[in-house]
Order: sequence, then structure tokens, then C-alpha cells
Amino acid sequence: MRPLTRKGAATRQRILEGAATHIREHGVADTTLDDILARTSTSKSQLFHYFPGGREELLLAVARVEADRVLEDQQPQLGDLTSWDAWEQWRDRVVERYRSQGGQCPLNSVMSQLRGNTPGAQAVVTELMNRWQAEIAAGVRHMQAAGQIDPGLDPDQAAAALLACIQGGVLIQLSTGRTTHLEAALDMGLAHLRAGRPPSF
Amino acid sequence: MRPLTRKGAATRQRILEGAATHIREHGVADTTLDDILARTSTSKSQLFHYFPGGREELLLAVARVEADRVLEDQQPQLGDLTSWDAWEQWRDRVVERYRSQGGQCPLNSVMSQLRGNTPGAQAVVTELMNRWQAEIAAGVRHMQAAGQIDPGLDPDQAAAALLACIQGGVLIQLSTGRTTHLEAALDMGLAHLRAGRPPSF
DNA sequence: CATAGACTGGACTATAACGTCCAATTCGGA
DNA sequence: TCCGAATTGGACGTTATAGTCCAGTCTATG
Repeated sequence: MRPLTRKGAATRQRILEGAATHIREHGVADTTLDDILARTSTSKSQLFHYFPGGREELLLAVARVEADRVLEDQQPQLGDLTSWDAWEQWRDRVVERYRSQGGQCPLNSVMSQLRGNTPGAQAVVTELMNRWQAEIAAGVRHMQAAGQIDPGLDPDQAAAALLACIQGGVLIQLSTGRTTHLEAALDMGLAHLRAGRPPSF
Repeated sequence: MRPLTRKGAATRQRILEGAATHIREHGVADTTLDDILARTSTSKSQLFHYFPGGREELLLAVARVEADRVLEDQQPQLGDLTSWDAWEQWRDRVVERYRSQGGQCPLNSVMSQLRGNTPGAQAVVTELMNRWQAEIAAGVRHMQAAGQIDPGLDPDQAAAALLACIQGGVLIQLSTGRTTHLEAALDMGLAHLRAGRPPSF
């Protein structure tokens, strides 16, 4: 797949973005290849030309796009958790992101449609989780260095727990439509970070 | 559907259990009606006789079965969170249950295959969450009454957060195959319950 | 400007799965 | 025992959608 003219790359990109958008709007189950072709003004042969693996390969590519977007949507806050104020802003950002998405989670949706749990699909999510957790952990370490969080706390452990709080909150929102659990869990997680911190503050 | 002879009820039950089992073993995506028929030695007409709504209705019924099972698997601990020891045992029980399930969550799997998010499907999960949270909250209240948890803590809020911890931990396990996040989140949740409790203990 | 190979259109095939239908059989109460 | 209703078997119809194929057009490069 070395040769890829400018035109070809553009077409591939158009298909990918069109697929992602259609999935966001209608869900994976209600997204057929023909839907994507119609929306992007492309033909079957083009889709299979750029995604030889067909639907599966395309969905995986969409998953990667969505995974990247998850982290992007949390920037710049996620990358700069250097004060309690920043943590609070990040918290609000996360809640707002999922609230506005309103009971939709393209990534979760795509994942569940990928054959069983393809190794490739698992890898995409696992890597997302790793990166996400690493950024949170970095924030925890920074706060510890600044003497705002108890140095005895294990940053990775805390980050893992916080990440689970978010995932669970979002998952529950998928069914209930409410962000109450997400907020409760996040607040508890932040309270835990604050707890037992040096009394000097 | 008033008349339902013993034989009929047995057949219906056989189909339901066969479907649930097959889904647990192969996942929803790889479960066709024909698979279920073959496994349960029944015919198309029987399936549609007892589940006029077809696949959708059957999956919903399976979802209810699995939802019930989730809570049952946590008993008797979940219903008797009256000491720190009981809470710990419950924690271990939850972790063990999902560890043994090994990266499978029949309920989540079934849910994601139900048309978009059918109201009926949402109702099943929402009710499960409500019952689950209520049991946890009851435990919190009991501990408060016994003076083991800070009375200032909102039981429902805490239960909601704890529930999200579990959901998130399990969700992450679906991709990573590890229960580390589940354990970290649960431990953090329990630590939060203990925090700020009356110093008399 | 010529050519090889990338790119495109869209008709066509394959098939997997759900759901329908009806005739045959069994069941349970009167 | 007898009859209407419940139950059953399985062939058949229908549809939706992924994937194939090939002929025709465009593009980059020598």
C-alpha cells in the first residue's frame, strides 16, 4: 500500500470521516457500508480498495479515530493537572463532554460490534486506557511533588481507580441517560486524592 | 398468553436457558436463532410461539435473566453489609465473580446488540442499577446507624460512586483482561467510606 | 506525450439470518 | 371419550448487506 496518490489519500480520509460521523449519528448497528458510500459519494470498489479487510478493517480504523478523539477532547486540561483548580476544570470538562454526547459512546458501540473481541480492537482500547491513565498519574505525581497530595499515595493505583470511575459513570449513563453517577464517582475520586493531604493547605 | 401448559412452560424455559448459555459461550454476535434451536432441540415455530417478538424479545428475556443473576451472584454478602468484614468479603466476591468470567459480560454484550437502545433494554439495566445501588446504600446506612461511617456522608451518593467504580472496573477488564482497575477502584471506594469515620474505632 | 498502474463506477453474486405458514400432533378439561 | 386449543416440525419466502469483478478513467513519471 505504498503508492497512495494525493487523490487516493483524500478519498480514504473521506470514507473514514464519513463512517465515523454516520456512526456517531446513527450507531454502529444502523450503519451499513452503503450508508457510508452514499454519504461520502464513493463506490464499493473504493471502499474495498482502501480498506481491503472490508467492514471489519474500516470499523477498526474508526475506533482508532474515536479513541484519539477521547483524549483530545480532554485537552488541554488533562495534560496540565497541576493545581486543584485544574483538576476541577478537567472534571467539569469530562462531565460536559459526555453529557453533550447524550447517552452515546461511539467507541464502546464500535467495540461491541467487532468480531468477538478482535485482538486489534482490544489493543486500541487497551492503549487508550494506558495513555489516559498515564496522563492522570502524571498529574497525581505533579501534585505530590508540589506537596498537595499525600506522597504515600500510589499514583498509578489512584489513576487506575479514577479511570474506572469515569468508565463506570459513562457506562451507566448509557442506560440511564443521567450523568449523576459519573459526577458522584468523579467527585469521590477527587476527594480521595485530597484526603490525607498535608494539612499545610 | 394465559394458557401455558406445563409442557409449554418447560419448552419456553428450555429455549431461554439455552439461549443464555449459548450467548455466554459464544457471544451475542455469534448466536443465531438456528444455533439456539439446534442446541435446545426445538423448532422455529416454537421459538416464535413463545417469543412472538422474535430475536429481540428473546434477547430481552435473556438480558433479564442475566441481570437477575448479577445480583444473585453477590448474595448473601450484598444483602448483609453490616460490618467492615462483610464489606471486604463482598468486595472479594465481586472481584472473583468477574475474574472467573474472564473478560466476558453477557449483559453488556446483549445490551449492545439490542436495537439502538430499546426502551425495554434500557429499563432492564436501569432497574438493575437501581436495585444494586439501593442494596449498597442500605449497607451504608446500616454502617452509619452503627456509628461506623460518618453520618455526614450521603448514602445514595456514595453508593452511586461505588457502583460506577465496579462498572468501570469491569468494563476495563473487558479489554485488558485484568481486574487491576476493578480492584483499585473498589478499594478506593471502600477507603472513602472509611475515611472520616468516627475516631472511636 | 506515452504508459503503467492507481483510481473509480456500479452491476452482480453470495448467503446468512430472520420470520411466516400450515399441516400434523398432543394435551387437558368437560 | 371427545373436542378445541396448545404445541410442534420444518419447508419456504424475504430481505438486508457484505463482498467480487471488470471495464473504463485518471494520474504521475520517465
